[in-house]
Amino acid sequence: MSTAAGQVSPFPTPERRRRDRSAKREAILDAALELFLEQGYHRATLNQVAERLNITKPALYNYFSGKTEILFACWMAGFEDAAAAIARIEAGPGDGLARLRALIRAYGLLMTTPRGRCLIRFDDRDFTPEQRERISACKRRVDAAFRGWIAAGIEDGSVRPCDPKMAAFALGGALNWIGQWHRDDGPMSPEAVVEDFAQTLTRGLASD
Amino acid sequence: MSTAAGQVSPFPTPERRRRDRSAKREAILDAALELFLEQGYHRATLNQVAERLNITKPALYNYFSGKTEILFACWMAGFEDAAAAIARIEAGPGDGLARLRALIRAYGLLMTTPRGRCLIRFDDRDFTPEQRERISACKRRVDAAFRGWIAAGIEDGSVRPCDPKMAAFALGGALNWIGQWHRDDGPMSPEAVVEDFAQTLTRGLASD
DNA sequence: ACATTTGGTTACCCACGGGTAATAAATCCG
DNA sequence: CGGATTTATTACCCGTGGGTAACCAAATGT
Repeated sequence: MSTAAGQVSPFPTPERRRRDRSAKREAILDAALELFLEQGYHRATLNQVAERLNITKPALYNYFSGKTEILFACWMAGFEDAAAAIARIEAGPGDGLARLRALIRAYGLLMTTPRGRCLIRFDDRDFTPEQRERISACKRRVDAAFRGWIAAGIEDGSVRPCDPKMAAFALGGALNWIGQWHRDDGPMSPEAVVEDFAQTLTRGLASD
Repeated sequence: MSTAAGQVSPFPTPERRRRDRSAKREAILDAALELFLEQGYHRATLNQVAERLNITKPALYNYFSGKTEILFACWMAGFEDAAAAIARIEAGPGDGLARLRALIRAYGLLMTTPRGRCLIRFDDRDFTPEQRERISACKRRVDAAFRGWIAAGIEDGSVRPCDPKMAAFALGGALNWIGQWHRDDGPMSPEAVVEDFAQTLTRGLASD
């Protein structure tokens, strides 16, 4: 409601112009993200991205410098979600194991979303060296969360003593893999999957 | 030693001719496999493959009908190793859990080898529909081994009751992921990795 | 009113790489 | 020896797709 009678003025304020532009950037990102996941980065073309938005390829270059920058922005969108989840758990209550389970649930859920899938379905070698460096740093932060809460759990007695590094690899692998096999139209709801995983991965398979 | 004095005759028998040809096919496969893993299928070119063998691109077409057929042969090479490991465990002794642990070790080790990595580093969408169909069948066989021994373990009491399908996903994910992060020149020997995984995945992380 | 900026279009360039003749050399076989 | 087959080479074709140049219309702002 920027004017009387609830009508939006056809003369946008500079503020709204900026928001329009950033909304368009987001739209490009969303379209590219879906396409990259559906077809794979190399098979997906910028023409296809543009087509989905009813524009033409060169128009994309008003918002991004090239294909790899779009790819990078997609990856970063996924990382933002991951970082937010980690921060939320960090701020919340619970011992090491409780936080670890929360992370399993949150990260597992993320892997059933398009943005989350970007984190693992893209090939590192498609990024520029600079982008790869930034991505590595982000991955280290996620890995540090896993290892940190495993170590904290060992410390406070809620987690069985083990090598946090290896345990994080096992955990991360199982969770990342969700992004490879889970289909939204499949029989398992994301919630059911992560609930099962949180149990299986922390309780183990042996009956003891 | 095909002739006297341990010398190999420069006039190969028809038998040896066949073996020579198949050895060349193998050599192409090995070179392609390494390259596809190093650079990724799309970045790797047939010229590069040929270059590594000191031949030229068209020579490859004497042994393969095209790039995707080479890719498919690489994948199948990896599957043969997996199938052999499964058959070995199947024929051996042990209850459900013991066999499951053996499979974890064998499949985990496979993921540290080039041939094994082919199973998970290649993108399904790079294959033809016919190839995809055959690959799906092979994947189902591997999956059936995981699920089958988990179910057998539940049956005989060695494995905690759970959904075998989900447990196999978790297990498979953790193991497949090894192929993404393990480096031969890294600090962890393949044996140490799989030993740790066999423990962590069956005992779980919680201290109980 | 008028120069400028913004955001879009059409038309084009060109490097790349899979795949294909046409051909030459070596080998097999009768 | 001499024709057929195998295996490799050089030279080429051509579809594809990222990226760019030139241009145009509308909104901006002084």
